[in-house]
Amino acid sequence: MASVSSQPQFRYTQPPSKVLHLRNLPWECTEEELIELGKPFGKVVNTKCNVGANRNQAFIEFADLNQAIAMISYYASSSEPAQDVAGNVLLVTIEGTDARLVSIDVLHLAHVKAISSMAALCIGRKSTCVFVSFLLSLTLPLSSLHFLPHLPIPNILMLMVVLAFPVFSAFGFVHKITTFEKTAGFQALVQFSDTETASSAKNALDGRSIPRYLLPENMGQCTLRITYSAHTDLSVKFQSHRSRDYTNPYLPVAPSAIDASGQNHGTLECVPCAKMQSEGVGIDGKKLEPESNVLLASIENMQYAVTLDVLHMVFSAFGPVQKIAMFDKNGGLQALIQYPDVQTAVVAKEALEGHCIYDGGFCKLHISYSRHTDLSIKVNNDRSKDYTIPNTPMVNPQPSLLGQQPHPMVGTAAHQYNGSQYPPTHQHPGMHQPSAGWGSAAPAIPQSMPMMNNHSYMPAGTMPQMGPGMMQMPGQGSMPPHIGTMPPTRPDQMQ
DNA sequence: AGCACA
Repeated sequence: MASVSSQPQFRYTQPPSKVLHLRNLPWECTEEELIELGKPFGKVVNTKCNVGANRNQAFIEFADLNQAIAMISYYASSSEPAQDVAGNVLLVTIEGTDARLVSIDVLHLAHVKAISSMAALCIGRKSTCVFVSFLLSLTLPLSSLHFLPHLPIPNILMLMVVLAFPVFSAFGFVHKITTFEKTAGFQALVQFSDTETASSAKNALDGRSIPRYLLPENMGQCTLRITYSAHTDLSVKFQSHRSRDYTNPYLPVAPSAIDASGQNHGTLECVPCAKMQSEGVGIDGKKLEPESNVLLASIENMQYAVTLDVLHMVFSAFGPVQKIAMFDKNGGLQALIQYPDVQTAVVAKEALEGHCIYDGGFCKLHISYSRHTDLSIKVNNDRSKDYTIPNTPMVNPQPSLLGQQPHPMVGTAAHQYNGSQYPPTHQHPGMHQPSAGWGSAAPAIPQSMPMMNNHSYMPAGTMPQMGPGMMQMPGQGSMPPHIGTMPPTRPDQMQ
């Protein structure tokens, strides 16, 4: 696209310039489109279109030389066409000096595991469950499932989901993923069900940096560049560490992927099958209630037991839970959940308020800020627990919970969110600033957060017999229109 | 590959 294109001799004989020359543009290219094209890389100060005999060339002038270089290096290493013709498939590129590390290795980090597997659940919700169910029906060893969540694909999904969640429909919004490494870095093609969903994801995420708390401490900034791919339907041959087809649970699992890891990482089980619903953030995004790092959760319509572990799992999705205290009040169950910081609590509250732990309207959460800032947990039991105390056995104090779970994956997955994943919080300093990378819009707009579906925690005997494809998503019908829920992508949120 | 405008 730019004159300094894929010919190395040309690329390197030409001195860098703030002004880029573009050729082979669409005929009706406008200045506005040129600006859009250049905007992800910096400030476009001038454009000129309809250049050349064919009137299909143009100039883009950036405010800064580095911005021009950024655009050149991006497109020079991309096989994708530059023109942004909207489609249902996005090309996601992770930029940055350490971009490559974002792929597999990052996913082995403990604090990413939980989130990435969670995101996999969020995104694949229906299809992931189908997939897992299918694997179980084949009685594959559980170890074959362990590779799934810490693969790069869920990580990409995670990135896609953190900000863009509200705009995704509840089911099947990500159909397929392929990942690959190019000179541009780690890239993924992400296929959505339709162009609208893809556009929403793109708008929400393009130009954003991966939150610092999702990256290793020593890692440089990683920025997502998202363009539309010309693909409309990806061809995925295997479920593997490189590719997923969430629409086809019958696709064979690549043997290489099964052997990818022997570690007991999280699983793709449907534990916190997520659902996001936009919460009552005012126009100004502020709440009247004074914020606190301790949340007060009351549970309405408690048809099923809500245990300490269930609460811990639900609330750990947003950051390390330090303490939980459960008590009865007015005939209902309430709980105080303590995070290390206010931000995490805010995020959790926004995401969870008004949502049900179980599908079907059961165990609806009402969350407010507590006046407490530090809970005093006298003794660890089945109603209260201090997760920050070292040497406290982090084993599940309620094995009965696992016993009632309808399928064995839950037990494994539960460990993902158990205290062992979040030892004393100072070991996860990054988790304390969930908005560090994405900007303020990041976690503030989740429409709902990981919830447990009926598969996970409903007592087997009482659990309605639901096929994975029949999962109820209460509230889905009341979701606002996709575009309307989009957070504005403001330049100050980009990094 | 090509290159306008000030």
